[in-house]
Amino acid sequence: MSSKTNSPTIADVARRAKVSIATVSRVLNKTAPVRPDKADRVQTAMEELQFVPRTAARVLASKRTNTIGLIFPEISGAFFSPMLRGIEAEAHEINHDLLVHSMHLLVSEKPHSSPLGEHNTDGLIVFTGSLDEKQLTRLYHLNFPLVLLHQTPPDSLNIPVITIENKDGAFMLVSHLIEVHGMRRIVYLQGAEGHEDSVWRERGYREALEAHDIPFDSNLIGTGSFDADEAFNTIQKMISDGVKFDAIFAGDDESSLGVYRALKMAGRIIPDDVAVVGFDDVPFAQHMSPPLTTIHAPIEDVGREAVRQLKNLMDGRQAESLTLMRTELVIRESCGCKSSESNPSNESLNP
Amino acid sequence: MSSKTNSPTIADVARRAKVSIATVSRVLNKTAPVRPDKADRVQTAMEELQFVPRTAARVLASKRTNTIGLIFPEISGAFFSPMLRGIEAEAHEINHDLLVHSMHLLVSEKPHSSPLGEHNTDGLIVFTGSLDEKQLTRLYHLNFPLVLLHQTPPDSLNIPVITIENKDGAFMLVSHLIEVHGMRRIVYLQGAEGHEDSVWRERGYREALEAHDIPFDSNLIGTGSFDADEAFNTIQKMISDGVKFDAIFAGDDESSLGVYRALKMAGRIIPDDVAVVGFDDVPFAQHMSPPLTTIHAPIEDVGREAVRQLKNLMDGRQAESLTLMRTELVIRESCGCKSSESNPSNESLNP
DNA sequence: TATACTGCTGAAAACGGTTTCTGAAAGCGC
DNA sequence: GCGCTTTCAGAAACCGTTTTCAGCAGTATA
Repeated sequence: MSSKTNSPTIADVARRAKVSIATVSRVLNKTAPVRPDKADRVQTAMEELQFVPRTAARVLASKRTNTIGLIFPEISGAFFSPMLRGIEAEAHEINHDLLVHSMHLLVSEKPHSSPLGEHNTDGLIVFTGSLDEKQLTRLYHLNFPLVLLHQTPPDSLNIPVITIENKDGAFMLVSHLIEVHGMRRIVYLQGAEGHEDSVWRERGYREALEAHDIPFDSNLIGTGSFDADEAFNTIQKMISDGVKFDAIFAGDDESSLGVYRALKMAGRIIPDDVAVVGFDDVPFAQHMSPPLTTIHAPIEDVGREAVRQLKNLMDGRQAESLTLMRTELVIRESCGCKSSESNPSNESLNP
Repeated sequence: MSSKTNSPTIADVARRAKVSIATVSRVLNKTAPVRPDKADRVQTAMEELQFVPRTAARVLASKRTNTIGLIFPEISGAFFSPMLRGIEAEAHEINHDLLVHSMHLLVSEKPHSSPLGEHNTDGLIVFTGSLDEKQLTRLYHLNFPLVLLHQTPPDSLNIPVITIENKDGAFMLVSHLIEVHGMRRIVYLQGAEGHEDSVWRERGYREALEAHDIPFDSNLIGTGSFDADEAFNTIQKMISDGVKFDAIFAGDDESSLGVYRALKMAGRIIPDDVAVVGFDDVPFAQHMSPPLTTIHAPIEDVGREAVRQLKNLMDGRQAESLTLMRTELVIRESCGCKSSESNPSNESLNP
């Protein structure tokens, strides 16, 4: 219905500039030298006609889509937005479009082929759990550029992974609680079953205990599922079960919301009675009361780095098989420190 | 470099099934009847070869991209994620891909043509302020399917708009403060200059005052910019300026974070000394302390509806020129009510 | 028995670019 | 002035589909 039918083509430009279509294509892509006067004629012809090359024709002929595909299990969470921002920004810089697809918690619908792949993208960024092993394997063996986010690849497929320093971050955080605040009974709230980030954070937690000669106590491990309500319930139960603790590492910031609520409801003061720390440093963390001590996860950078590594692959170069983005301790008040942030709008993050 | 070069084409399928490529195309698209036995042969041939049609070739030949473009001014804010989720889900349902692009606040770079348009999408969803009037006009006159989000179109371009009932919501909210809690001096924190949502919310605020015979007092209007820090500063200044108020309508939930902090810092108890209400009902609102009374904005539905209207246009049908999504009052405790939410995970939202 | 449909099918023409290949013109050394 | 290389330009092939068009076998109609 739209006027697509009569919009100008490369042939129109060629005619008007009195050159061949090959020449137009050349000035369009700077793929070969063209004498200045002709190039000018072509340029003005393109402008006068408001010529915009048809992407499809280009892709068909060149076999390059200039498009990056992004697959998420579902579009939600505090993670999503900054990560997409990073990916989009970096993709933009290398002149690639972004095709976004979510699996909608998948399972159902014909599971065989994902709508994103060799035929409509030059490479794929895959977030944890959006593609099953079979699909990954297929694409991998096709030698198709692939990057994984927050997920180690199955078996021995050498697919690059970008994630954050979960273990180091957790180690810093828990060590801070121990060394600076003298905490010894620290609760850890796990993420959902098998959640990789959570596994590594727990490892950091354990190593921090060990490094300070504090015995591990499984009674202090609970389930937070990186979800406020879940965390709320868990802490409430721990309290009513009479579990003794002097600090809580909530697993992530989201959970810490539930932790705060449960503690307040039980009349325990943060941080005087119980210290609380999160992980991720989402935007609202600094606005909680008390402001949340947490680990800053450079989520946007993860997105950018993913595109960079993917570009390596797309250009036929080698990619880093594992990229761990540095995390950073952000001390606020929920651990018992006095806030180091004098002016809230003047964060010390992203230095 | 990948094996794109040797992946099967429709011709391979045709050869193997001993039919013409036209027939293969027909069973692929169900565009004309094909005798069952041949259809079967084609089907199995496709499966055996793992045939996936090239999108580009399809688009080129059919002039349909099956792709929806989405333009945002920038990828951030609590809005983004749910809105994208809605758009993606609905696009998925009508079998369309989603090309996402952000404008990066920039101005610079050749402002003439956006990377999304007639040539690579069938329709565009445009979020507030991502496209200037010139571009909108151009696309509109091309008769290109276009839908605007949270932004009324320039002049008399009849472009469909999807947004939420800002005025009604604000009216409900402020009326609640007045009628139930007897508030009379209610602060309103405006969004950024010219922000449409904010303009309508303020209108609702004023109408509510008027409906209850409360005179408008410009001293009670401040700037929040829908930003926590900005709101924090504004409220702090109001307090030190000695402005008297008994309630604050923060403009949105984000700002209410700053409001909470400023009040707590000043030793004012919420809601005993000052009632606070937000707008949007973002996820963290229910976890604030006290839980925030706010207006639930059906952001995801806005996204879905945008796709629906866009589909109308793409199918050559008429679209609703203005769609206002219903907002809903969510009473928690920051207004002075006792929470109606017994179980936090059992929300009364989205009934 | 011719005649007109009906239901399927295949050949071939788009679609709008990129890329290869070939040739003309220009530059260069002698 | 003569070969040789280099630079630039155009013709034509090609990318992989959809879609048009004409035809062919049956079957129903007259």
